[in-house]
Amino acid sequence: MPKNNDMSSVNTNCASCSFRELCLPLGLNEREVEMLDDLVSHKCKIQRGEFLHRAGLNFQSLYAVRRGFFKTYILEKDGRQQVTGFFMTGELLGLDAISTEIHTCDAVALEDSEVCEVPFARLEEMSRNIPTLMHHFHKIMSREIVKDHGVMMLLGSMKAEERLATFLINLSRRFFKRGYSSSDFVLRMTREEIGSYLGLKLETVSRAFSRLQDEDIISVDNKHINIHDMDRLRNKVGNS
Amino acid sequence: MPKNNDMSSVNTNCASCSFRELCLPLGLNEREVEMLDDLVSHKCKIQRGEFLHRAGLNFQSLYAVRRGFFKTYILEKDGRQQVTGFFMTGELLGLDAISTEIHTCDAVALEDSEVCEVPFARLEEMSRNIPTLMHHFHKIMSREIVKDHGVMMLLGSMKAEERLATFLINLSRRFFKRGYSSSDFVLRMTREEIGSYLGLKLETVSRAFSRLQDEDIISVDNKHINIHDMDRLRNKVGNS
DNA sequence: CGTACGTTTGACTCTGTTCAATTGCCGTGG
DNA sequence: CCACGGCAATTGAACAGAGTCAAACGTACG
Repeated sequence: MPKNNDMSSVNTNCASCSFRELCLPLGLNEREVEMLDDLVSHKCKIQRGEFLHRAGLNFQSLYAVRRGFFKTYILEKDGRQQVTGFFMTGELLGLDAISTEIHTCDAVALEDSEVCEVPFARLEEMSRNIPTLMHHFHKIMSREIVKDHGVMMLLGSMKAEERLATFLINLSRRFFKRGYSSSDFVLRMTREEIGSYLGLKLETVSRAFSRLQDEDIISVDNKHINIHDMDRLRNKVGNS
Repeated sequence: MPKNNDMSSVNTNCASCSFRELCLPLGLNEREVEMLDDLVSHKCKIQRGEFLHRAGLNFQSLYAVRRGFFKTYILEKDGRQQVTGFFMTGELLGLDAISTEIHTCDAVALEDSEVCEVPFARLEEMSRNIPTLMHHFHKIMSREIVKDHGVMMLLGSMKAEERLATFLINLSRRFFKRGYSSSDFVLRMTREEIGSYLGLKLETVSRAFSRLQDEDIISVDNKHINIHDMDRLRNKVGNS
């Protein structure tokens, strides 16, 4: 469980948050955002490598990423690990735990991060009085399901290079939405973590990177990726 | 969109439905079930092979399976198809469409079926006044996410035989919950559909069935499956 | 500055795919 | 009622893509 690091000094409410349109407050009016602000008053910092939550522990709150980058993964009894998602600013963690009120996955910060805690019981209560909030929350959960179906398609029927291309395109779009370059970014995760997410071994991920680089579609310098030719990258997926 | 076949003759309300504990009404009191009944008054029949909904069409309602069996799948531009789920009695279809209010997948009946239509806008409205209903609906959505993460694990890190074993164990448990035999059942889907769901070719599915049969763990007679040794079937998964 | 970790690359292996042939099952129509 | 046609399933053989094992290099962090 995240510690109670004090962050009240900074001006960190939803109303003034530059990512509010990517996050829970989307579509709310001023008054409603203020109510929500009351709910998510508690923020906390998570250092790189620390857990935001762990599988098996009690669920109380959702967490909205305010700054930073997370991965979530589930573990099999035999130790196999499956990365189930990467989360960046404005995205909501913990939705899987509503079902049983116990977290089903571990969430780790891949860089120094900050999250806004959203006590779930109070969110449900508040959403009774703010239909827009309830509806938007439903959309967020639904979007998570759609996202997962996309990953199932990727894992179920794409080849290594297609998977990586799809992954890069997805990252690119998410960076862009947040005001960063869509063609030039730094990966926060290792090849192994990418591999786990994409159902590939790290060597295969590395080879796929190299091949895309050899074809002058991207350039790879360790974690630093530059997409030279987005069109040809897009053509990599769905033309097998 | 399903047709308006009249089914009012049969006694088909939630209050008397034998699957209510598997479905939306779980946890509601008598009065609340009555309110829900008012909401889901419209039932309809779907013949085997007919669509319950299609990708790209407008979303209005969720559908609870009352009787029968469905598959959902998404299509890539290049024609590749990924089965994203199989749905049986009491399970809810259409959750993916809440996000954009457009269906993202096709849903087809694999046998003659009946569904209860749940107009989503009215469900949201009603859940404002029935916190138990809202909370349970959130649990259902969350459970869908957890389920999808399980499939990601399966697709991302299991071998063919493990995938099939996992699939059979899952089906077995779901049949059991519905009062059917957990060791003896008839598959509603083809090898190709199983393969699509499990990220395998139909030949591989067939071979995996044959191998499990050769080991006397199950017996396979076309679509009819009998699980002889559940323990050894369970051991097939997670011991690679 | 040195160590540990992450990454790249090569050679070989193996699992699952592809292609093809055969069998079995079910519904349709003669 | 039986014959036919079509679809689903099984099985084999050859092939390809990703996994495994291993070595070497680069980078980052203490």
